[in-house]
Amino acid sequence: MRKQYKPSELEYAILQVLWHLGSGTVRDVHNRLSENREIGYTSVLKTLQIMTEKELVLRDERERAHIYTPAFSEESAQGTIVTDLLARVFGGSAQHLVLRALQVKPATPEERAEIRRLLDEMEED
Amino acid sequence: MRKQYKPSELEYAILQVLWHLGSGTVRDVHNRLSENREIGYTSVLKTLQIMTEKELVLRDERERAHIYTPAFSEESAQGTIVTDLLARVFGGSAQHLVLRALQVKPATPEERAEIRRLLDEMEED
DNA sequence: GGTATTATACGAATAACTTCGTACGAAGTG
DNA sequence: CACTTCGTACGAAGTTATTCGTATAATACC
Repeated sequence: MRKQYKPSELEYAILQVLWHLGSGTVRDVHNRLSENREIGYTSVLKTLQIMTEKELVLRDERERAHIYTPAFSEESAQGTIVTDLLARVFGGSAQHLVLRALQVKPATPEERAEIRRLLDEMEED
Repeated sequence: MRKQYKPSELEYAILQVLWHLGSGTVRDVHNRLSENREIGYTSVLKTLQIMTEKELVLRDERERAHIYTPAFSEESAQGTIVTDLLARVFGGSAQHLVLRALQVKPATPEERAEIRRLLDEMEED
């Protein structure tokens, strides 16, 4: 994640659409967001303009309808968020976060197996 | 966590102090917060007043220095935050959150063993 | 008792986020 | 070509979070 900017909720929702699409226009993003919530076209436009200033997204202005692309990957954004959460809420302990996560949303047997596999990999290092 | 209120960052930091102390006055909280950051006494006071309105804390006014107590446990607050994070950022998948957490902050061997124990318990149900 | 200290209350300033109306130009369509 | 549609730009308003100054009352102390 570039810079120290932390996306707001709306900004993150917009980024999620762009990560899903790869890139897209204001209309693309607005169509997607409108499925789940009430939001005006110009609200999305304005927010994407601000996100461009903040360099959360890159803007290709060659066509009339500008094309927006995320400036970083979803993985890195998740990493930043989790890092912040660990520090602010869980005293830096990944274990506590993991415990809480599995508590509020129990993983399926398959997911548990996958987590075990991940732990096994970590043992090797 | 009562109501739908989501504590802001400062509110959460204040709650953490109160969870640690059990309960405390504005001065107690301010002393604690001042160790780590620059913040005025009346800023803490004002925020605690607002938190009282939101019912994030309870206020005992019997003494001149009011005594504030968290309205809910740290565990439930963590649960709320993680639930929100799962929905907003990880598509509801605890596995993905766990994976990301262990990625940004690798657990120690002891912590990994603890996580395995937790997974084992879940297998039994 | 008079002064210094310690409280709360409250208003106001600032900043970030979100929202949308309006203006206005470009492109498509009959 | 006139008209509708679609695009960006931008200003402004409403909300929330954060900050702190000032007023004022209670308490402590010399």
